[in-house]
Amino acid sequence: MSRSKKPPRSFFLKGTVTVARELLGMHLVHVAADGARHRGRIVETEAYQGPQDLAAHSARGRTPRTEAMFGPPGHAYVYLVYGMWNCLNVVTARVGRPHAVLLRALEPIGAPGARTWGPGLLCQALGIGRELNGEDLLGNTLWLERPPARTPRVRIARATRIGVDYAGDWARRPWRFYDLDSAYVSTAPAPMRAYRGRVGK
DNA sequence: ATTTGGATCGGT
DNA sequence: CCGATCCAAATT
Repeated sequence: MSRSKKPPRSFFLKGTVTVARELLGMHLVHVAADGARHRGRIVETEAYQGPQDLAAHSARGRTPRTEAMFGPPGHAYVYLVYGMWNCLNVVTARVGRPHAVLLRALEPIGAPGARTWGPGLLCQALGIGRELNGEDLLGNTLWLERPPARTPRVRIARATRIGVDYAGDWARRPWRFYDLDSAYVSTAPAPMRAYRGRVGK
């Protein structure tokens, strides 16, 4: 018997850092409004653990923008940055605890040449916009899939998060994970630590 | 009502 | 390093 490919709701409650780590290797799938299907393999993530974590949007309280981050686990939080890019997060804690994992890069699957390195390009390539803010990831529009069993182990790097210099000490937390051997990882400060591990629990 | 600056990216 | 481009949130 094969287990379902979609991780169950409980997956998103395993702890934000654990979820960030275990999302590596999973597939992200989006069925656009016009029926077009997009798919990619997750190769880079970051954990955000508000409200204490000053790098998290939710550190500044519950606002209209961050509402989804305060909502139930396993839903999308999509926001606009720098006036032109959308970024996709997965909510990873119970209602009222604003944790999320930012999906930073994918390896394209079935779309050679797709530009999916970095959170903004990832959303652009998969057709993900703010209309998906709050979307349930256990539905049939936007979801995750575990990789096939017996996927080879990959080298995983753990490092500091990108673009959060404003967060003081929190910027030094090693809450970024990426596949060391992927050509699609966005900017790469040297890993603080690397190890081999199985991906996509 | 106005200002500020951002979980980015590509080009110089 | 810089500019693009828009909007949320803070400030006046």
